[in-house]
Amino acid sequence: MTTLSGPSVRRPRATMRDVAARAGVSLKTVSRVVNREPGVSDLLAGKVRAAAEELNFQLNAGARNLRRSDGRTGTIGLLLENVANPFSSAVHRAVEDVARHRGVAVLAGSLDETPQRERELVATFTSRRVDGLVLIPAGSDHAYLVPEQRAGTALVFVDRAPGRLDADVVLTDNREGSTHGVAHLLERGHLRIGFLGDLARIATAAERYDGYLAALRAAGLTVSTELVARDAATVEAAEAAATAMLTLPDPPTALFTAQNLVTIGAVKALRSLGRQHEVAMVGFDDFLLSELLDPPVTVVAQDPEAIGRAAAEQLFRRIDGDTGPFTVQVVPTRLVVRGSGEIPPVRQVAS
Amino acid sequence: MTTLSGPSVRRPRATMRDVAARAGVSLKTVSRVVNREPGVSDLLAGKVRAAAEELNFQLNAGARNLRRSDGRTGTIGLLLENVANPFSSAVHRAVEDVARHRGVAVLAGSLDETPQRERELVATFTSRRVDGLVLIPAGSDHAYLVPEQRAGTALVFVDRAPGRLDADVVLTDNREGSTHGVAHLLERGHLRIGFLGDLARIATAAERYDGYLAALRAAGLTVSTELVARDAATVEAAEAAATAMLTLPDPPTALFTAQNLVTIGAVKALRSLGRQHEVAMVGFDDFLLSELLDPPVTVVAQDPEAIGRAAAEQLFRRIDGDTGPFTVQVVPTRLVVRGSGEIPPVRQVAS
DNA sequence: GGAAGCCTTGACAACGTTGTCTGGGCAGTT
DNA sequence: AACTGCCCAGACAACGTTGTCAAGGCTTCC
Repeated sequence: MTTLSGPSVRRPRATMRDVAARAGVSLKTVSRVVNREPGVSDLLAGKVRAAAEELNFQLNAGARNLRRSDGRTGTIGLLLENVANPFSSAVHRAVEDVARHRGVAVLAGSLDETPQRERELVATFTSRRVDGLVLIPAGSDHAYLVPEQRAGTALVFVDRAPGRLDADVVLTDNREGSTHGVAHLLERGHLRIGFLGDLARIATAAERYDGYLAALRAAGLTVSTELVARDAATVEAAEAAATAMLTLPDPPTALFTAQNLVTIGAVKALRSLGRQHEVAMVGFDDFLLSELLDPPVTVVAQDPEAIGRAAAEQLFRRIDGDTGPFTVQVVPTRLVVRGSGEIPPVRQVAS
Repeated sequence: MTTLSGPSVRRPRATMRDVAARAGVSLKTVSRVVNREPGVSDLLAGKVRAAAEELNFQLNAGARNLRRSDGRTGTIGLLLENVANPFSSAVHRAVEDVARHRGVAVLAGSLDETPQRERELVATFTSRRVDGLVLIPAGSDHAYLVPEQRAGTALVFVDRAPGRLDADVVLTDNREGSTHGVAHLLERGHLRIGFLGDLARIATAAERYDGYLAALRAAGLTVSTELVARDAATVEAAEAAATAMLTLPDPPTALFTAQNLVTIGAVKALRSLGRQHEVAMVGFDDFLLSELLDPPVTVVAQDPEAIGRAAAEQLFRRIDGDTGPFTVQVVPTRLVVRGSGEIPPVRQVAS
């Protein structure tokens, strides 16, 4: 289905020169009015505003930026793991809200855990001279950002620290959060707690695994390698790994799932085995509707809004000229008790 | 926790002039090399590339855009309902993927259903001279975009048609999808089907309600006003409305929930009444984990990826100079049968 | 009444890049 | 040998804006 006509003839945009001509003043006077600089009589300012209105004048931000001494574009770049994933998009929203208050526009992009894409997107954004970048990095070497940083681009890393570069960072306390989640299971008497985690090469995944180890160590337990499955990157992989673990001769009485999709995979595995009410589970990272599942899922929740807000605020502090030492902000996690994590250990009958 | 040093002294960015000086050539030769224009000897091109590398030269996209005749910035704007909601962010991702192939950057922002914010964000983006805008509009009057459109900015509306403006549109078939969902319930013998919907002033919500009416009409049924609750904008409101409806003397045997959050509210209401296995339910719009609920939720699924892709492709067609008639693309919905919609009607015993 | 100062306005250059145009060098043609 | 034409390189202006500076008119104050 189509309508009759398409885009009509172009009418080029009005420039300050056009506004000046129509108002009968000089170009510079228009500039002053547009920028609310003092020292323009009310009479002329009125004429200029009227002319601007009539011509639908809109300042060309690119030209302004080119000439301006402060060199600020009023635009920042945001590099996420994937704009469509819940954690990333919650961070995005929080950053946007801070930016909005300053009239700053946000360029966003997805990295999909590929370092190559990180560099491409950074280049795409910096060639547009963003004032700063907030990034959940995919790569581990950020030396390539040194010239950018020296040129005055503010950098804030989120969720993962930069490699070979000093910059501000906002992190979730992954290790502590995991320890807390596992300890919650230990306190309920679980002695065989399985670990299911995301790709071991991802820094946060490694930290969460460390937290698991720390909790076991603190309880005087040793780690059974048969109860550890790292590198479960998808729901399907996690489901398979969980199924394998749960059908061991001496299966775990509880699971600690160290990432969102992994948690969901484990839920599915427990379901198909019909053991969702016998095996306890605590997941890292909250997810939509976790409270509507049966049993509702106990999780170690991150606070993506707080993370995004902290990152954006730090970014703007730098953009505003703060040259203090780089900071590391750690945002705490919160254990949300819902049911799955409070299932008591069930002694397994040997088959 | 802090590290010792902060951002160090600034070293200004290299310009083409700097590269030219270091390579011992003219500015224009650098421009030619950077733009891969023919007619530069290999010798000089090599020197230029080496100098550019050494100085970390990066083209200033703003300056280029200012001078270039085609006036393209290689940036588009995307106005969503909320970057963090699943529908919006899926559209976002699809648009990004199309844009990425062309090296185009994406500015994104949230409108939160506020027309005022729509105009502000449009201004923020157009002052940066985006080549085009993809928008899920919040307002209903888009006459203010006429000058923008005439100035050559491509416009594609998503999910809702523009008001007082002609432009390309990509829509979900809301009416047809709803009719289909309700018909699914009717086919299973349900005669009292409740409707729960989002704010009636939202165009898509109105269309979905129309679809509900059409299905009932086609089945020769009349509408009971006690079985219609529009304007349930939040999970809580939907839960309350569903509870009220389900505790009527003559309650519905099935529910059609016309939006995501409304569906979730209804699920909660059915749960607390313990009637989730007696009352059938079909929801409009799929959601994460809908298949893991008990019973799994049957939905009329939209295809946000297809919508986003279609919108982005249409946008780039316009940016590439297509001046054909404006188009309306309708993306079909798909009924996903999971269980909740297949519960047979249960005769209610009068109390 | 004249100097000093302020207020308002505009002319001009510059930001970093690309489009146009000109010129020098060289090969090929007559 | 002179002319034509091509290839390569650079000079210059321009894009739309803002920073600097100078000029004109007016007020204020001695």
